[in-house]
Amino acid sequence: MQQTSLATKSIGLKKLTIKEIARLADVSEGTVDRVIHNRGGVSERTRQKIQTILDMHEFSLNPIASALANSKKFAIAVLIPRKDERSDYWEMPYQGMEQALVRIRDFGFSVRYFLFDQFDENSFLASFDEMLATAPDGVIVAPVFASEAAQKLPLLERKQIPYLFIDSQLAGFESLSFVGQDSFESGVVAARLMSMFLSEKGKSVILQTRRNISNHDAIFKRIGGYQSFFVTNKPANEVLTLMVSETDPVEHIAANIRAFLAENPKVEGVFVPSSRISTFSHLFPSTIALIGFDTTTGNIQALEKGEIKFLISQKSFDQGYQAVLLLFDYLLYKKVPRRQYFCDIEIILKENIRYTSFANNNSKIYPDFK
Amino acid sequence: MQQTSLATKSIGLKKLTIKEIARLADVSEGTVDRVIHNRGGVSERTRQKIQTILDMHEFSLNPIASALANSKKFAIAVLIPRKDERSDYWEMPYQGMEQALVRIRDFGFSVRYFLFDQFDENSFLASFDEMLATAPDGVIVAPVFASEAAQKLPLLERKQIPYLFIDSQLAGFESLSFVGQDSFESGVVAARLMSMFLSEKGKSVILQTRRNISNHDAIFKRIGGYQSFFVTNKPANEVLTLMVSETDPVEHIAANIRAFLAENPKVEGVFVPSSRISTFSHLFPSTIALIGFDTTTGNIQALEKGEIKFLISQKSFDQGYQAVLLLFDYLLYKKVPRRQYFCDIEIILKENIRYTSFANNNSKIYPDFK
DNA sequence: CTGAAAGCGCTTACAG
DNA sequence: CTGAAAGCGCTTACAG
Repeated sequence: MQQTSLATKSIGLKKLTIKEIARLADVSEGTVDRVIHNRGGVSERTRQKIQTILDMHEFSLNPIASALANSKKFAIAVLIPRKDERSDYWEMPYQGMEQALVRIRDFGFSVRYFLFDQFDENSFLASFDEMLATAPDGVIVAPVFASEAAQKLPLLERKQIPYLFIDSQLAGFESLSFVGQDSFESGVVAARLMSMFLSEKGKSVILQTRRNISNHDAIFKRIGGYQSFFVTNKPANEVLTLMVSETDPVEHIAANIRAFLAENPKVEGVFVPSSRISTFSHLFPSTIALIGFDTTTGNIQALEKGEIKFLISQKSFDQGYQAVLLLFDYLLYKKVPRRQYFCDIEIILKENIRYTSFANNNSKIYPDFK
Repeated sequence: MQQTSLATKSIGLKKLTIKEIARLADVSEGTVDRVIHNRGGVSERTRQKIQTILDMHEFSLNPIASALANSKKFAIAVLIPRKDERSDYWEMPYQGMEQALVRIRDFGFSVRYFLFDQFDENSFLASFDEMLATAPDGVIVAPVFASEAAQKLPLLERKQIPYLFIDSQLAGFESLSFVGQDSFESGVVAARLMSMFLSEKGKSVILQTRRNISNHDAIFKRIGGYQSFFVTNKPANEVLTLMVSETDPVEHIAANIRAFLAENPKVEGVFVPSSRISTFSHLFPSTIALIGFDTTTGNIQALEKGEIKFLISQKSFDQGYQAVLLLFDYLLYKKVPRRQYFCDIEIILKENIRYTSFANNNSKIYPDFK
């Protein structure tokens, strides 16, 4: 069995040090170092001799010793939205990144945050410039404003600063990787769950907010996935759409909803493809099944009150954690990541909310967590 | 906002080195080292003087330098079941541990596996002894055989070898921590999901296997959680129990089930509290909703065929990963973990199975994972 | 009980 | 183009 063989893998050939390589090649340690790091200033003949020995022994640096000797510090810059009154969603990736930092700071890594207003394109542009001025070694960016990001990202590419997308991704860029959710499939999951609450000809409605949606792309994909599920698997369950404006007075929205439901008596479920479900959930009768996204504080409360059946979590804590470690591995070990890493599409209901990774790692939200 | 303040936290007082502490205390570095590590052989007066300075400057060791200087190697021993023909469940924690090892091996850590047969108490005892003979620095153990584990664990305590439980835990032991699922609550989650498939007076049945259940404790707790949900929330939905013997010929079991369903026509759902649901799922009509545990290969196939509605995942990959890192933090930084860490109670259906952490990290299972 | 020195494996000026 | 030496911050014998 594989487990046993792997357990003894380390028995193989002994790992050599630079000193030993130098002795084998009959050169000094400094010259070996030059070859390993491609620092140049080595004759081709010497370089080849050393490289051969390096390869033969599958030499790899001891990163501990490197980190100690190296004055090189690695600065990771993070460009994500600030949490605000409306949503504390972005607190979670931040917590995940801080947790990852604990694992890597001894290697000379630091993480600096450049936060912007997720409803203000200009604040994104300003934060980007501020970030760029610090000349970071690597960048993690949430490109929630597609065109503004598209305008700025080439600056990173020109400076050869590696960056990876978190939360949402943009096509056509030389990003190192992407860490986030498969939005289309998360819409499919929402639809599958919704279908369990619908009668044979029951209808569901997609609740879209007219403005103040950052992250359009993810939301459109979720809607696409949701609709595609019903078209394919449950064509008898019609899917409607209701637009509301978040900035309207609540009574206005409530009246809107009442009128819509009166007109459409067969509506048995509501799908909110943004993270804003708790803004509306109390406006629907409890006979209607509600499904939304993201474990923000407001959404958790609505879930616990029973207003919502399911939330789908993007595991944004994990996203932050993984993004930082991917960049670490790339910068320190030159390990090139895959093009994309999809986090879990986690299904949350009242009974398992206390166990999601964020709660587990963050005593602030559940101070009495056993 | 907290994020900003934390980002500049490091600006505070400069971190001192042992050399600087030694200069301040007017002693040699060696003496400072003795105090830091409680190695003894230091006069009380000197010790106090140094300790005060250490405290004043909130001195902490640079673990990178420690690791490099230290000839000390840390051996972690892992005592878990071997995967077998019936189930590849235990492959997952193993993969998680290997992943964690990548992050810590440069610090001199190694992980050695002592695998046993999860249906053979004696193999557990033998593996335990073999493990003990290697004098590990820390142990991760899955105490699936409660009494055998209870018999052996005092040996670790006597040798002052720290150990933590994974997967299931035993009360009354000086374990460092526990990493696993809250089994009772996972039963509650299963019940909540099941309730969505039951008509007003529909019944569900708990399918118990008579023998070859290791991990009794977790299974009993899941059953307890399941029943408690219905008693509290849906008393009209009766919960029955059906015992089958896994070792019987399939036709025998199938006949059993047919007879049971004929006798109990209101049965609309089946809950399998072990990981063995795929052994039985094809024996039930598709009108009956099945819910089980664990994303083993067999269970995943049954889920994808549509035989099963939901699986509940124990996130065992994460369990392995976290267990190793907890032990690492404890051994290297003396960071004492919490008494228990509960992993996500993850709800898996056909549409999100591809995104669970294990699949994401293990290209073997999903070689074509995009 | 305490200090001086060497060493962990790599990196960085500096000299030639 | 190459080497010798000092240094990263801690640990380990060894000497006294």
